[in-house]
Amino acid sequence: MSDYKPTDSELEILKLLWEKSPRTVREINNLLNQEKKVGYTTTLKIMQIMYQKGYLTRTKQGKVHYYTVSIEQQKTRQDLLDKLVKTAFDGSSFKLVMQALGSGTRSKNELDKIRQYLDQLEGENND
Amino acid sequence: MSDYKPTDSELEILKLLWEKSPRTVREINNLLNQEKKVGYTTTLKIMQIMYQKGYLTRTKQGKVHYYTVSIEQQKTRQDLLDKLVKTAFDGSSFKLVMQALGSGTRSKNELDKIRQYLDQLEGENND
DNA sequence: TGCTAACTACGAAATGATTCGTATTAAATT
DNA sequence: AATTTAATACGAATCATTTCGTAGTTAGCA
Repeated sequence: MSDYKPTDSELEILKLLWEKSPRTVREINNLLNQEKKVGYTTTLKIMQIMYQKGYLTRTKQGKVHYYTVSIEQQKTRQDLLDKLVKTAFDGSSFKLVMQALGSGTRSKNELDKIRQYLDQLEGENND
Repeated sequence: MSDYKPTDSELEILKLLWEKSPRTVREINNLLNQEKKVGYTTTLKIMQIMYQKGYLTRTKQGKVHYYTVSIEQQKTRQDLLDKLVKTAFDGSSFKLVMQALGSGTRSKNELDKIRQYLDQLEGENND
């Protein structure tokens, strides 16, 4: 299975399509423009490239293309994480987790959920 | 304080300089070549750019430049993490932590260290 | 002193991402 | 049916990164 390394622009679009697919270029472009000014043909071009890369599928209805995201969010996130671990954390996802935990305030609720998850993991593996 | 977003090539060099500074271009290039073939002037150019960006400082001794890393590993890692959280994890570092925990096997030792850290964090904040 | 080896500086080519203008095509309206 | 509207396709400009060749400079040695 290949590794997905979408660019920042692509990630913005993926995010919207993971929320809801399919969508047209027009819809995506309108949503993007709530954040910042982006030309329609810019969005079109990027989505065409994403289609070429296999990140999106599309179906034609009338003259409009409806785009659907075809890569999983989970897998994409994992690929991006793996890359960061490899390039910036000496290949140690433990180091990454510790650093991520250290930044910002975290609610008791979140901390508890992490603890629960750790317990669950401990049940599964054994080193 | 500005955000550091070193490229992949820059990160490879930073990694070596965080291990030990200062070093010469020649030294870095030799180390890089243990992994893959890289031309000397390629390494030189990248280190010159990193110098321009303020990632490195240098002092001249004879005709040789000795380069020292001038950005903190901790801060750089945090910037890269923050960017990933923002672009791919809906701005939630909690989501990132959970995903990172889920991948790969983790030793009991690591899990315990994470638990300890969580306890420590809980002592500090209160939501 | 003059030659050689090694280093730096600089420019330019190649690649990928981003942006957008223009041409074309298809649907909808008059 | 002709015109207008809105979509797609395509090519080109710009920008950053990566790569490397070449020219120039400096230090050390014969």
